[in-house]
Amino acid sequence: MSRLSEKRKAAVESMMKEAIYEAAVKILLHQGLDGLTMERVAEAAGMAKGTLYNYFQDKKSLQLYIFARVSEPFNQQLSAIRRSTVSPKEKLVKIMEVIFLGFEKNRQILVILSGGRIHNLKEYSMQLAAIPEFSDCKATKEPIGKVIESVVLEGIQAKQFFAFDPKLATDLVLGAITSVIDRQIQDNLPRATEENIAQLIRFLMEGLMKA
Amino acid sequence: MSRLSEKRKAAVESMMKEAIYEAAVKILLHQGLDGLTMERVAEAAGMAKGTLYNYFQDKKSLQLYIFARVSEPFNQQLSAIRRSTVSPKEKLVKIMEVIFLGFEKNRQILVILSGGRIHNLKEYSMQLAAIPEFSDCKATKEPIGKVIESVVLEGIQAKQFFAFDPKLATDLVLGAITSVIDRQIQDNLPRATEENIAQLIRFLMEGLMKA
Amino acid sequence: MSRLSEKRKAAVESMMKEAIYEAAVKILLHQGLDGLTMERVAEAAGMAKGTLYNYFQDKKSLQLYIFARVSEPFNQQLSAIRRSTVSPKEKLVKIMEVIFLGFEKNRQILVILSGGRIHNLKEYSMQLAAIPEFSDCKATKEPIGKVIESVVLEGIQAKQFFAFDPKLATDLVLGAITSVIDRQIQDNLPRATEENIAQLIRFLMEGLMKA
Amino acid sequence: MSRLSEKRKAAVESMMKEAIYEAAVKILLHQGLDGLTMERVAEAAGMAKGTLYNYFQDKKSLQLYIFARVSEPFNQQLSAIRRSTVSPKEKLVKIMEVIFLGFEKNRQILVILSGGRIHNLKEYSMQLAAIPEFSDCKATKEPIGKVIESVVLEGIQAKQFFAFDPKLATDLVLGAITSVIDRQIQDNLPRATEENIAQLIRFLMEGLMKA
DNA sequence: TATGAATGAGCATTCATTCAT
DNA sequence: TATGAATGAATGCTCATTCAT
Repeated sequence: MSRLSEKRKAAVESMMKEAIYEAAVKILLHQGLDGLTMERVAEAAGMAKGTLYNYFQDKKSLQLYIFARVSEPFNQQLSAIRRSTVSPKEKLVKIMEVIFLGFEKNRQILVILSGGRIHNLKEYSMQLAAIPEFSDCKATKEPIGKVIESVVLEGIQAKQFFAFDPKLATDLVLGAITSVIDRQIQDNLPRATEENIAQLIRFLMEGLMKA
Repeated sequence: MSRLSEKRKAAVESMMKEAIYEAAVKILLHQGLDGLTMERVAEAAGMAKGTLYNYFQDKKSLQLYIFARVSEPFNQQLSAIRRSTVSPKEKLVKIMEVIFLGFEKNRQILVILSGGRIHNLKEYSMQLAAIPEFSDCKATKEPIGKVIESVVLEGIQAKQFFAFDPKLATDLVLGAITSVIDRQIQDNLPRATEENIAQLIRFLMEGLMKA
Repeated sequence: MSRLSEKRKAAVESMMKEAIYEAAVKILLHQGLDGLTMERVAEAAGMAKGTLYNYFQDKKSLQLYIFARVSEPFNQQLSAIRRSTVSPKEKLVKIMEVIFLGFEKNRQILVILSGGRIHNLKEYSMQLAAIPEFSDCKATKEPIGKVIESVVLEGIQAKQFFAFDPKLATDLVLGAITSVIDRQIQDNLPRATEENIAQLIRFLMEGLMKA
Repeated sequence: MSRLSEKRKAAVESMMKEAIYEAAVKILLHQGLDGLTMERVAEAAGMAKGTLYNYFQDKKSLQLYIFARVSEPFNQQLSAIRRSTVSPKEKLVKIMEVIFLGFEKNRQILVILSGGRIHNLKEYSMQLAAIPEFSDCKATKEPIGKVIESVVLEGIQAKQFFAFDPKLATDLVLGAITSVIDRQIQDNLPRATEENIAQLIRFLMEGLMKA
């Protein structure tokens, strides 16, 4: 009995957090970080203000949760790609596909959460690492930049890539990708077309690869 | 007399706006959009809170002014490059240099002003266009993206570039550049090294150019 | 059957109220009136928040109950002393002993409950008197002050005491006693020493000055 | 000019603080510490909520200010009496007069401010001592209890008083006095009568019992 | 009867904006 | 024109109370 009811409680808690998370994300996307008031989140999630505080200690906790939720799936996938045994070039292509297919809305959310100051994302990471519940998630231990950087480094060492500064190359790759995503969100396009993705990959590859 | 005093008045107004602008930018950079309170701006500009309202109708107007001021010089330079007669490839190199050498702090400000939501920058542009005083400035009529897009288009038509979707190519170029700049601001590096710029240009060119 | 189950019910109710009362007192003593939240009381009493409301209509009722419980035993003892047949002086000494030995924690609770405003204790008394369940308890009918006052009056009429205003003398006696108790609680001393009590009695009896 | 306007400003600030102080005291007396909301203070002081914050950083600061204001005058007078050269007995009589004539409402306020937990007054003192503006006021350096204690000690050493424990004697004296005051506030009497004061002094000096 | 999630009124505090001087 | 005190709407958060299970 205790078992079952505990499971049920956990499930309910999970659903509530999910509902709150989705409401908060919708608001972040439409009204920005400033527009993210607990009042609005509550209304969008169809509950009273006070109820939010049964699931998140305070607003900061909710933001951290969003950060973790948004970061985690990519970091999981990217981490898997990093550890796979294909060539650096293939890794990079896979990484770009993953990012493209899943990163659209999520990157936007991260940028909004940071209030435009990327430095803030670092703080989120650090604060996340300080919470036991999240201290071992990928977002904390293997951020996306690190993964790309290690693949680029691998490619350079394998003489498959030009001898770029790995950090620089990482920024170029990430920057180009996310810029395209931003544009699509900005223009309200549903998502990147296959054609766009192919072009992006060719662009990055032919700029990065030795002839 | 009336003429002279009007001129003097205009000059004083100009200087006050300049002081307020600089104070606001300093605050944006150090404390973010949330930290931009009229109180702080007034103090940093060495005047009283109420005085701000003699030069800017409200906070929104101040933000719009910052947007215009930050956007304008680039748009001026980029517009000139666009109208010059060198090859598309050379135009692109020049554009990247301009962006790199002057865009560092300014891009950061724009991202902060937008609260991370690029959509907001569009709104700034539209609201700016609605103000007679600013309706004909470059930021409104020839935003940076448009300029790059036209150069890319020119390159494609001249068969110097791959047949990319021009919007896509624009995003790739801008995204890669700004990503590198973000990193430098994030890491508190003074500015991009010549070597970095060269690498970036090579990356973009060898990815973009026909063999 | 009905009788028995009613008795059992009453016993259970009594035990629950007792548990709640003890939890509430512990919290009052450690965290003050502000710290007395229903949440905390429930947790300290080992039950759910909602359960409290099966035994007390609302928070005010719980506070009233605490007031009654804390006041009652003294009032019982004091009432007995008042009705005894010893001399006024002996009555006074007994009263002081009773107060001293049992009033320490309880007075502290009353002061906390009243939020420092003695006026509030009057309100408690009045509200208590309005509740049938409590209308005939000593706290209502024979408050501590009245008892001392009557003894002082008796002493004066018997020419054993100076011709003080009885109300004034009552206040002097009570004030001196409770002040000593406050100090001991404040300094975290376990309880008054015999020596202290003897000194207090001598002080009340003979004053501060040597003959 | 600067001088004059600074003086005027200081005067206005002073008056505002005074008005707020008085409003807050009235509320403390009528509705207790819980009833002391910034909203109510603002309304009672005839100003907007936000205005309070131009004069007091936060609610805690307002409470500290009240504590300082209420404590200071007594401590000043008592300190002077302590340093005077009359006999211990005369000092004590003077002290009681001072307390009686000025301490009525003020003691009540202190008790309310402390929420019934005298320990809190200690905290006020410590926090007050940490504020440069108040660090050297008597309330911090020479609290009322210390003054009485030193006089009692002096009396005992001069063999004018019984050999009481000085701390105990202090508590007895202070307790008796404040109890009488409490009663008067409680009963809404304007202030102690001369007769009452005389009786109190006699009581403290000679005790309750006839020789 | 027991539970504890949901509710929403109430509070401290911030800040854009106004306006008397 | 410059000033800065006054304003009050808005926000994060707490907690007594209710009620479906």
